[in-house]
Amino acid sequence: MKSFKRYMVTSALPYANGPVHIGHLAGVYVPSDIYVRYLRLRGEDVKWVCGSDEHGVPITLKARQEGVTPQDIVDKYHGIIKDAFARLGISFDIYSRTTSPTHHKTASDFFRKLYDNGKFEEQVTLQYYDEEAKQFLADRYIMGTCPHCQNERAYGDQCEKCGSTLSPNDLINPRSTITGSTPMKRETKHWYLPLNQYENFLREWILEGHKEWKANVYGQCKSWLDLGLQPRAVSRDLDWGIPVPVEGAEGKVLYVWFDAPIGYISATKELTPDWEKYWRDKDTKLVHFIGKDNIVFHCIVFPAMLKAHGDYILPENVPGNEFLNLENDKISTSRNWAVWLHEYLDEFPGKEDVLRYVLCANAPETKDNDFTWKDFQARNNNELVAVLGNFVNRALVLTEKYFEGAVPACGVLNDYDKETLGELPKIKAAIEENIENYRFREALKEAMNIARLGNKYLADTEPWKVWKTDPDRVATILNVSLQITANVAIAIEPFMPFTAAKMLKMLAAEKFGWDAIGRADLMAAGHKLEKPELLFEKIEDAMIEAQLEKLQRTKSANQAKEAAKIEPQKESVTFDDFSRMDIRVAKVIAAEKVAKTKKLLKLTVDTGIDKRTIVSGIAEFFTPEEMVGKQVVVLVNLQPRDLKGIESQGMVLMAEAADGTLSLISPSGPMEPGVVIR
RNA sequence: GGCGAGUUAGCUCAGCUGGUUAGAGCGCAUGAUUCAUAAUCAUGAGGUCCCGAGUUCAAGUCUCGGACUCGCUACCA
Repeated sequence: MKSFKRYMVTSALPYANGPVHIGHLAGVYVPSDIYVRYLRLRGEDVKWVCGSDEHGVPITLKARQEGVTPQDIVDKYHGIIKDAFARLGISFDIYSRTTSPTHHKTASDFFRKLYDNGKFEEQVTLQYYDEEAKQFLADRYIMGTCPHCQNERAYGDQCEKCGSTLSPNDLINPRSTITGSTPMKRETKHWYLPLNQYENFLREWILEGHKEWKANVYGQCKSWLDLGLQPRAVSRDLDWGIPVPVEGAEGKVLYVWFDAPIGYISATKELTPDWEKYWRDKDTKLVHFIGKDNIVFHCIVFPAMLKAHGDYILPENVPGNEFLNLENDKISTSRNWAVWLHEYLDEFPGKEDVLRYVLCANAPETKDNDFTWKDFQARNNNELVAVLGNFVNRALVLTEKYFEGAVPACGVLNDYDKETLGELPKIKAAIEENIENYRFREALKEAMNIARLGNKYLADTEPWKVWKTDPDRVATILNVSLQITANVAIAIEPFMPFTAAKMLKMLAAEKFGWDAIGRADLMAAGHKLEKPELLFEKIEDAMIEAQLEKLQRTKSANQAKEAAKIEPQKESVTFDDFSRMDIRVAKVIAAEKVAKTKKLLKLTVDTGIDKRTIVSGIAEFFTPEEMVGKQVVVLVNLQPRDLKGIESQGMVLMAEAADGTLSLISPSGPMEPGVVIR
């Protein structure tokens, strides 16, 4: 295995349009903090950077909604995020932001170098332009009717109702979200990074060279590479972002995913004049911590950018975690279904490490995981309080009781003492092995095993009984117990820095290095300890219930919002308009699933007029078998349309609930096919 | 539909290149103990390793087929 002289660690840049929640923490920031704290304890040369990602369309839209500038939005969330991270002890060497001047220059230069070296393809395309607002309408600046589900409020990049990915050209009746006017098409020039040209390089580098990457990351990369890569636009028509540094590119900025990862480099520049060493020397180990939503950018796009540039090293590993759910439901910023870090810190003062512990112990390392408040309580009460807190308290209280709080002298160690102390180096090695392979959950369990070992040692040696007959033996037992306590303090530091600090204070000790783990001479005889205090306290049911009620209120509020979301009445039509629709009763005489689709059924229906084929997107709710013989209502004079190569001659009418559930419309009594509906 | 990841004790998860009675933590039961935040320690119960077929002396582990969950992608008149 290759050895490295230094480490460059990055954590995904949080997007500055909302605060950070437990999902972000469990997936990215807690694991990377553990990793970096561990490396620092080992005395490694490591830099860890992060910052707010502050460009992109969603931020400009949020600003518009709230009637403030984009800068106001990013200032607000950058502040909240940065502060909350600091309070949780997330120990970035620098938490920067992509609106910083250094970043603008770095990203701009990066683009320019690729541009000068002919690494981009230029393409002129027709795009919607709002003449009133005098700007092009990208992504969420344009809205219209979704071609799939008829939702009239679909965006240029996505329809939030049916979830389909769209391009502005797909929208029916497009309109500007700025002025509401109907946009015109206009030519615009953009630059594309031809990812297809990097396919072989990426295939070799990842699929051959990095088989050790986590299964989910490796598999996702393979999937993307097998699908084939397309050139990706690196610029946008927008006035918020980093201007494209090319003549004639006024009004264009770098696309947010292009500038964001360069933010890692910019942040490092702000951190140290030595930044090049960390990004250009092949003896540096570059590690990107991310969530699974970011795999493609960090494993495909960014490496292609770095490769295109040529002066940079590539990541050695990209530990990407899966997602954390909350109480059996997806975490969602827009639905407010989350535990927000800044709120947690206010509501659970002094319990930073409890959250860190629970999120690490339950981190979604190999698959999506669920955070529940009941589990949070159980882990605090049964593990932190009962195992860790209790052991430390026992050792310190016994020392206080028998030796006035001074470390007693160690006498002759018996076999059991030696055996117990002999476990420490083994545990140390296990923690190291796990952390270095990004298995933080397992590493944490190992660290906790030191406290378990201590509890067992006390139970087996029973100093409180021995005291009456052999105080010297008790001195040795407590000396050993205090050595174990000191070992715990070091081993848990990466995971629970606040608790580790409290322990060192109680031990009246300075910080030890990682390699002190395993030593039995950390606490010298006669050394005076501070008064013991409890490391953790029980979390009562009331606190948990309060959180569950809070979530319940969110749920109710969401339901109310959902219920209020009855689609408004459309603009009125004349009877004439209506009578142009030819709607009839028809009978399904045959039905089959359309191959290679999930939703499509090919129906043959008897309309009374004729027998015809209709393709309908109902396969998720109806099987072909149950459709046959059903009476349905069909719009028969709808223009035919090709779907997956089959001509669909009409449309079967369905009632569609807010969640997309479909229900068949049919006459309440038997009717002959062809009967007219009006 | 295609692709990726996952499916192992009540819960959360380990099980590397196939090899003795499938493991851990929590929960549960019983016992011990009282220094400790009724905490701890020991012992135990609890598993058709998603289902089916195959390869093999031997399969949780490999192959094929299928189910379900999550994600990407196509698709939704």
